[in-house]
Amino acid sequence: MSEYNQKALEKKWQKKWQEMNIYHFNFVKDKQPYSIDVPPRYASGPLHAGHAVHYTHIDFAARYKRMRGYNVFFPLCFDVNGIPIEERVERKLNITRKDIDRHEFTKICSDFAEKNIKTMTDQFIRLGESMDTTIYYQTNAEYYRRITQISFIELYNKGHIYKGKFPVNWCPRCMTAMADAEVVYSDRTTKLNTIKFYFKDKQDEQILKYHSIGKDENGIYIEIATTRPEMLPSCQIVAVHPNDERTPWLINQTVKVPSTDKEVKIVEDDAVDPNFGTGIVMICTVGDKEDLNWVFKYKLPLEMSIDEEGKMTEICGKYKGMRIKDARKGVINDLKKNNILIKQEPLDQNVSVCWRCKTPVEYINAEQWFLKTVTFKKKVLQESDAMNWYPEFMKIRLEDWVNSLEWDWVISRQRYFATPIPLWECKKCKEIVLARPEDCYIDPTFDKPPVDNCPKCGGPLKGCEDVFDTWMDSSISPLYNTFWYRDNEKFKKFYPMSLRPQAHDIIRTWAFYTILRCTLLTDEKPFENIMMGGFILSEDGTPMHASLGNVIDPLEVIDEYGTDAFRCYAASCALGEDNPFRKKEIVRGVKLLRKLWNVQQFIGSVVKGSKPEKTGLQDIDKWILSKYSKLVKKCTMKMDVFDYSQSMKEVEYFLWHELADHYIEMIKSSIYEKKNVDSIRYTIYTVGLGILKLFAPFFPHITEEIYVNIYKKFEDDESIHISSWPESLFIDKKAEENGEQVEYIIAQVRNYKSGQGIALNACLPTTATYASKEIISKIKPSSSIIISTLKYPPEHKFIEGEPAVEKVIKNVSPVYSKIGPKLKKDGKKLVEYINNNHEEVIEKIQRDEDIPLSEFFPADSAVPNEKIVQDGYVKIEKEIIVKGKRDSKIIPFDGFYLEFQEK
RNA sequence: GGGCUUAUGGUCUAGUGGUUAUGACGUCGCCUUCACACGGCGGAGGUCGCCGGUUCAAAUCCGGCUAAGCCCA
Repeated sequence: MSEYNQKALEKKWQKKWQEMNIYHFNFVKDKQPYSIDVPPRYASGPLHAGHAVHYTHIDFAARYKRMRGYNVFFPLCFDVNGIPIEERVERKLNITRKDIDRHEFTKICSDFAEKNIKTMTDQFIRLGESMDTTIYYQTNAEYYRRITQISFIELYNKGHIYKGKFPVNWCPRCMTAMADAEVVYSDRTTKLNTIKFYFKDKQDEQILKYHSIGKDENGIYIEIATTRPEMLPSCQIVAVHPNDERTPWLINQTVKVPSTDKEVKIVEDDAVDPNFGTGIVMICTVGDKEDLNWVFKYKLPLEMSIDEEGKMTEICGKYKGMRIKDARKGVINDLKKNNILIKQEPLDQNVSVCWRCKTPVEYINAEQWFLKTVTFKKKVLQESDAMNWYPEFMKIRLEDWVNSLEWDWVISRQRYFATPIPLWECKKCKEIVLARPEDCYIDPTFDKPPVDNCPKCGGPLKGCEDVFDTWMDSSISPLYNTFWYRDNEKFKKFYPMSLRPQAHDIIRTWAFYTILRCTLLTDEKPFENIMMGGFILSEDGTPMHASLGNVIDPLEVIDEYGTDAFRCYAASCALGEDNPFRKKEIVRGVKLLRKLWNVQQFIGSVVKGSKPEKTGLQDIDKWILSKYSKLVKKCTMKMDVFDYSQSMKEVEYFLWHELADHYIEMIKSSIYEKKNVDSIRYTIYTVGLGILKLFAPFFPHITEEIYVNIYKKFEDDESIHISSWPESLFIDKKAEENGEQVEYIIAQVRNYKSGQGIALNACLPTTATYASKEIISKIKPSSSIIISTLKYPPEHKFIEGEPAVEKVIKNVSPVYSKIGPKLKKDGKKLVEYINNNHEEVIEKIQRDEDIPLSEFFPADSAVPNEKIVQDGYVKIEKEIIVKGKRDSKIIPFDGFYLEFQEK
């Protein structure tokens, strides 16, 4: 009997599997491929428990499909480009990227990432993930960036790329345009300044009766509340809510912007919050996203008051060149001096900030490269509709996002550590010279253009210094994985991919951009199925964030409880839902694994020697095999729709409460007494190996160890992970019913013994079982099982019929599930009658007088011609009064009686 | 502010119209039994987030509200 030494065996198998090479994807094999578009893990740091759960879910899919006979494509991959890595490096070295040489800086970034990649690769091994390390990629490698660049060139040639000036999110500290995804929101307290805007024209004094309209020696003014007084020079328009009582007076009037005396109109607009500030707002180009909406709506000129360095522009007059904060102070001072500032009050505000440095984001009008997205909304929706989404509601999120799109995608970044945009620009005439695909990978800040001079004007060419948004790399992963542009034969065979697994927070980035770009380049959807993992929260239910200090290290959990136990937690997480990390689930895992181990040890002791052959089966063997067959069907269905939590739950229940608690208890004595051993050996071998396989995707280590110790010598497969998924054998309804009856009788008597303080393996001196003909016919074939399991004397008899006892009706209750559908509204009458005339009804039935339904309803009502007892409208509970024979004691159970001989 | 999701004994969780709501952890009681005491048997513990509606019947369907998560504004 071997002990379950979890940690040692997990280590052993992690090493062995690498040597055995069983997870290898075979490019030449004819076997049907199942390709997984694994999320390339971002290389900014090690995995936390949330990542670990996601990759474990993907591993479940890979292992399951492998056992279903697919040639599984499950690459190891990493996403390496981009801002967060630059940011970590800058912080670590306490520099900005502009302090050192561009190429030196990217080298440091790459080294930093490599270290993380090494750490994570080890983590994947320790998590038991079955990736094929020979199909590896990382997005910063030249072989990968090359494909990113070529995909850009193709999209450019198709006319989907353009350069434009556009207000973009801009971080003045990082000096880069930002995708919306890079903008986060932060609460802070700022000051709300109330400022006078004087009317241009003379006003009727009546207007003064309204709030926030005032008069001083300079005339009549409106009061405007703003948090951004430094943006006054870019004020374009003033707005008030249509339902505001002041609106009729104000609309179409002209007011003068303080300090610049610029004249602006007042308009009415629904988007104004009448309860905020004074209810009158100034609209600037461009203070925030709402301003931007107004800019489009009213076609306002894009006069910017802030430049890319976060300094004030030309239009700000004397404030030009000042930093935002200084300019704000200056403006406030001037306003105070001129008696234009009415008041300042503190305001809690939710401002958009750069996600890495937390500097408030500004809008600036910058030259950027764009990929058209708005044009292709319909196409993306069509393709996403052609895929299977698990769970399906996640598709709605994508659809809502796509439908709300108003801008194209800014794909350029003013950063270093990313894929260079492969083009040159003429310094004179701005003509664009694209790189040739055959020259990619290429770095235009370093490499020569395909022509020496501008083909249009002969001017000098300058390499593009911008790089791509990181999503430009990761959103072609299906193209890279299927050899797009590199090997057309493979591409045809493997595109689209079978499965995209990902988390739901990046639907509008990774999922959307991938569908968009792959569809534009291939005219076909990138994958058949998309599986959305939820979020793993920390144990207190808050999201896991390094900054909150609540990150759970999966390796610590594994060190304490083992990998398979961690994977048990992963399997317990329902797909698409947010799950808090639960240590209890890990403890449950430990117990489950131990139970599995112990049950299998028992099975091993029964089957050792020779491979059990199929022989004539006893009823209880058919019973457990039939239940097992149902289990296999159920699990297969659940696994097919990525419902791992349900599948594991099903196997767990079967193992623990059907196989261990009942079947094994029933057969033990037969085994010890060497009765019917052949059919038991066959049954327990089949079921034991079958559930081991059902567990294999979840618990790869323990199942492999058990497989090798107990089953491998009789099976062909080298590893359980390349063996075939079990199949349902037969479903025998009658055997199940019989088996259940036996199980029920045994369970009741075991409970009785337990309740009487009788040890379960102690003899129970009962001479006979009395039961109905039906029950006796069900249990008779298993009589020796019952006798030996419950330790009855061997001469125990099974007798049809009832012993001399008396039954008294204790309770009569309505059966709603019968009454409701049959009688609908009238059902209430019957229920009320039964409840109100309880004693009377009981008495009647006790006298064997069934009551026809018609008795409760008027003669002309259309109730069925049925009786309440006979036709099941009421449930009768009976109590047994023991008359007893003189020399024996009768003990009633549910459905049968046991007779004990009195001494 | 909008979209999507979630809310069930102390904790976690199953449950897509049928009234006695599943299981686990914990807790309490009993039992050394030859795979497992890290086990078995049993008990206590829930007005299924709140309010309203549909229905003979609602944890379940619909509407509103509250709280949490993700994404967006």
